[in-house]
Amino acid sequence: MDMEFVITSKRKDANKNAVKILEAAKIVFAQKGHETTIEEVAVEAKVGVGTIYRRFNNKHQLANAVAYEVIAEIYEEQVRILKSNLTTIEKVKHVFACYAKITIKYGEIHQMIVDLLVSEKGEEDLKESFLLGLKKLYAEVITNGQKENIFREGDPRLYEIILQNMINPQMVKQIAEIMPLEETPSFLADVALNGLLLKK
Amino acid sequence: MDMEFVITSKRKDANKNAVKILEAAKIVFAQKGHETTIEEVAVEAKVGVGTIYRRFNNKHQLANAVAYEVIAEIYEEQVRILKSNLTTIEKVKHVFACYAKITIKYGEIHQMIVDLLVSEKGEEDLKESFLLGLKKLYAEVITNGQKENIFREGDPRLYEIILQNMINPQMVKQIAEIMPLEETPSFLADVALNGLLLKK
Amino acid sequence: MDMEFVITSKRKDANKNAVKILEAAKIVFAQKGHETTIEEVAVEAKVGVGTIYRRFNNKHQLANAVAYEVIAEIYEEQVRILKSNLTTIEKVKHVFACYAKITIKYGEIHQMIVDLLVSEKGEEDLKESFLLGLKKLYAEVITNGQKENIFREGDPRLYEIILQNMINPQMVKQIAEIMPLEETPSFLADVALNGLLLKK
Amino acid sequence: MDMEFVITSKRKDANKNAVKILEAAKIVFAQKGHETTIEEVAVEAKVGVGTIYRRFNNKHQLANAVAYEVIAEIYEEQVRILKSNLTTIEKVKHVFACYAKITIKYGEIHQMIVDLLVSEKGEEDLKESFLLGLKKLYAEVITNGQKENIFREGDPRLYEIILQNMINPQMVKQIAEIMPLEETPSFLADVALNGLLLKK
DNA sequence: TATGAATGAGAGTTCATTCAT
DNA sequence: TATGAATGAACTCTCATTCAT
Repeated sequence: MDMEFVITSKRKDANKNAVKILEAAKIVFAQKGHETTIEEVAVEAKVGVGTIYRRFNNKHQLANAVAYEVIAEIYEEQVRILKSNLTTIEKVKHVFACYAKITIKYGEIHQMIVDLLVSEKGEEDLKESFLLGLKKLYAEVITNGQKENIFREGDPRLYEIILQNMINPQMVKQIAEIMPLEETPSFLADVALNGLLLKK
Repeated sequence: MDMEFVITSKRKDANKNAVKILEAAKIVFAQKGHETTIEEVAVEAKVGVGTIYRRFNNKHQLANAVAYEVIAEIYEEQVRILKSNLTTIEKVKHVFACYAKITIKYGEIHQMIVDLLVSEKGEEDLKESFLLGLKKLYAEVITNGQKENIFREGDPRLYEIILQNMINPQMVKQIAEIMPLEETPSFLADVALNGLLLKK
Repeated sequence: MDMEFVITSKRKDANKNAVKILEAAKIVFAQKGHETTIEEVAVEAKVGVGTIYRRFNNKHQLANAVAYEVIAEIYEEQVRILKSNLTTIEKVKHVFACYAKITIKYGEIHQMIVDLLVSEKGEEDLKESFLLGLKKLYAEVITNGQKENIFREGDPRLYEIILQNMINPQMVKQIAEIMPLEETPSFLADVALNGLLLKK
Repeated sequence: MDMEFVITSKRKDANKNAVKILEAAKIVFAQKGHETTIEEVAVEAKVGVGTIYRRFNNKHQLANAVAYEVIAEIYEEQVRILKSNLTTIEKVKHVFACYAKITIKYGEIHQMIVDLLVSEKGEEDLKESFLLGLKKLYAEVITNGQKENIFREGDPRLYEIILQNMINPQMVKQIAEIMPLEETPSFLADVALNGLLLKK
């Protein structure tokens, strides 16, 4: 698929324009989300719109590439965390902190990513490439946690979903009005792990 | 405010079309969210576009009215649940079930509501009319729970936010692929209350 | 022609609505000119839009009727002045004062009248009914003036045109910023009669 | 200001279309005035509507640009006349001839210009750039005339207004039905200077 | 007869996408 | 290959006019 090519060539830094465009797109999409226009990206990237269309077949694909980029940016980190020898609980906390960063740093893009992952249509390769990778790691952490008698029983996929969704852009925005942003992830991790009820 | 008027005139059944339009809008917005066009609503309502603009000053206002309608639809139920003499835990479960219904029945509108409530700009009356009402009730449930030594300590507003966001459109969609939809709310309530960790 | 009927029935005061509508239309058109909407007139007249369409075939005709009304309002006065036994010069001054009143009292309608009278298309009966009447009188005054050796030689129709156009909405507006409104007509009459050059 | 830019980029011949559009707009606006639609201009210019919007932010700005163009077209000439060493009277006659050309050549645009100059709101830079320039020159001519004992006493601004308004679209149209167009300006200048009364 | 809700053609404007230079 | 001008479909919104009540 084209995107594969794009990303590949980008990775190789074979093409400086693709990088410029993606960086610019990240900035603009972070502020305006799906309402971003191609022209705005072109201006930010100091490129012609035509150049963007040379790299990305259409706006949709550019948006995906942006999402991909952002996911990629935390992917490495998440992998490191999940493969580390931190305790399971610590891992969860770090993963949360990691997600919170996206919301803070990339504003509207977080929602774009969520939309993308939920949308039934297309983008299968995007979902698969990253999500499968991450899902496996999450699953591992969760099943490990279950084996260690730390996590409750049940289909690990359900807990994956919850972990991924406990940090959502809206929630972070709302909580940030009450509590310092840097405390938010660990607060949410705590709630996710321990629930709202008082343990006796 | 205009919206107040719209609803009022509808309630009085002063004109059938306002109802027809709102019902049609609910159907179309549920499928397409903010990408809905006025013409699509007009077709669905079997009404001219002008008729829609007679009732709603602009698309924005129509979208709000739809959100308002949907919120109104669960508002009564939520109030009943929260004011009932169920146990605090049962209340939480019922409230979750109630939210899950929106996601199932109204698809994209759930996200629209979320966007609306998070957006800083305007819509203050919408937020206030319903949200303040509900927030007070949530706060009451939570502080009651804290007094009963059932809920953990901490700023009740944080727990409100978590309760409201634990049911989000994306999560429900994803979970519904794994677990029967009717079990989803109570599962989520359980996780929200008890957390992912095993209680010992 | 329909308008003839309308006016006739109005004159007879056979129909109160037509009067109400025309009065309302005068008020609204005076402020907004051709940008006036039928609905605005309906509101001002406290009538339904349908009622307006019962009396006037279309917006165009209503606008004409308004212009007609306003012309009619000064027609009588003009006739009185021109048929009086004032000196020719005094007549000119009074006629100017009379036109100035329209501009002051009827704002945008003055321009509407001008547009109407200039437009090649249609409205012939409007033009003829009044203009012919007035033109004859103007012509008389002018030719009289020429016989009395007061006015210069030349086609009297030319001087008619100049007299009619020396008072135009724009000019009055501009002059009114410099000179008290009540002095404007006689100033303009003076200029029209004596010109800008100094008589020696 | 944007308009400045538009004109500038046109002057530099940076793009041919701005010229094409402006020329087309002149033709259509000359016939239909403010009732012109953007699509009509697009068709006349053999250009897509979007192209027009690339050059002009909105219809209003296009209309202004057209007016600006037309004024600019006579501005140079007026300046030349007024700064020449013709007699004051000759200057007035030439200026009139110059204005008459606009009416003949640009039909409805003359009225648009008048509307523009009279309208209180905005367009200040348009007014100022040209009008201030011209006004100064007019004032000079008039005060010179007064010093030479040719013009009557009084606030020069009043005579400016009269000079500018003695040639108005309506009047020219009407007179042109009676007298050859080429004689109209000098006839009007004569009337403006000498008035209707016979000098003895 | 009076009403005002409904209509829908038509206007202004935007923007993803194409393509000549 | 890069550009950005050009395109036109699509969208929102207005308002003269009609017509069921």
